[in-house]
Amino acid sequence: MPELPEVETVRQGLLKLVKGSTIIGVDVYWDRIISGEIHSEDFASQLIGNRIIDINRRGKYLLFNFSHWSMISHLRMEGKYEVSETNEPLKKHTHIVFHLSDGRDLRYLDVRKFGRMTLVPKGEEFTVAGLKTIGPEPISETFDLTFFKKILKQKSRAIKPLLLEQKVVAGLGNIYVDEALFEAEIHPLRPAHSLRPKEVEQLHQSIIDVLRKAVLAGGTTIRSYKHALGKVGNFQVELHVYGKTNEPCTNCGTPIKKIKVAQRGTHICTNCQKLTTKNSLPRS
DNA sequence: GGCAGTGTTACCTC
DNA sequence: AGAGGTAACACTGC
Repeated sequence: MPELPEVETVRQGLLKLVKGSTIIGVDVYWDRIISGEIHSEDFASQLIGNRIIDINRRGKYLLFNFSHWSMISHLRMEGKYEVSETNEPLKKHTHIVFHLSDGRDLRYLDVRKFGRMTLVPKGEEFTVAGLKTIGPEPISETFDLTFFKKILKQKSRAIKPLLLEQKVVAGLGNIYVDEALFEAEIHPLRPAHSLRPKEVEQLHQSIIDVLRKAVLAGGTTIRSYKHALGKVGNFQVELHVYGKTNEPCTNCGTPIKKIKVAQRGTHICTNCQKLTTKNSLPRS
């Protein structure tokens, strides 16, 4: 569930449900979800008595602002939160349960157990690996075009894996990077420094547009899960290439092709997104 | 049975 | 040191 728009949708949903609630107990069923220095028993005992003051987001990371601690939470591939009455039986794949003082639970579920939570003292959020080197927020004015141009100019790496690194810009994953590259008509294997200034500008704008629209739509629902928080997105109806293998390109009608780029399934229109054209050869 | 999958990072090698 | 590629994490669904 987890690129920027989905995480933002979860954040907004969670905030409505649990802002101001106090944690009275924590059950950890799969300890490896908890990373960092503060672990299982400490993780639970330190959180008891903490109020959920606010929930923020940076890229694909959720930042829980508790009374005395911050918790960094990354959903990775399939992490989900849900809020249930404490007496409701636990669903399969429930790994962490935060008991709230009002008789409800905040529960974390994760089929693949890839997600991670890290408890850090307030103010130390950005010492967590992943947040230390994270790039600018694409849907705010911190995503500066001049900076974007400068970084791309000095990277020979293919543009898609570069954008997936989270360092040039935060929040893009496999779905939205394919969509943004399609919208900008750029082949995912183009070396970053081979992009013309016009193309970089277009890509910058496409990243912003795609993510903003997806946030407004509440994210993308790929596989239908029983309603866990945030799984109500509708952006899938606006996708152009992701998951559209063999369907006609909405721009030119050419069937969308699926290729492999940096081990990730990658969807392109071979007509609209050329790898080598006269316009895209590296400058001499 | 086999493989792909909304993500990150540890562990190589150059 | 920095860059880039690959495997690993763990499980489900097609």
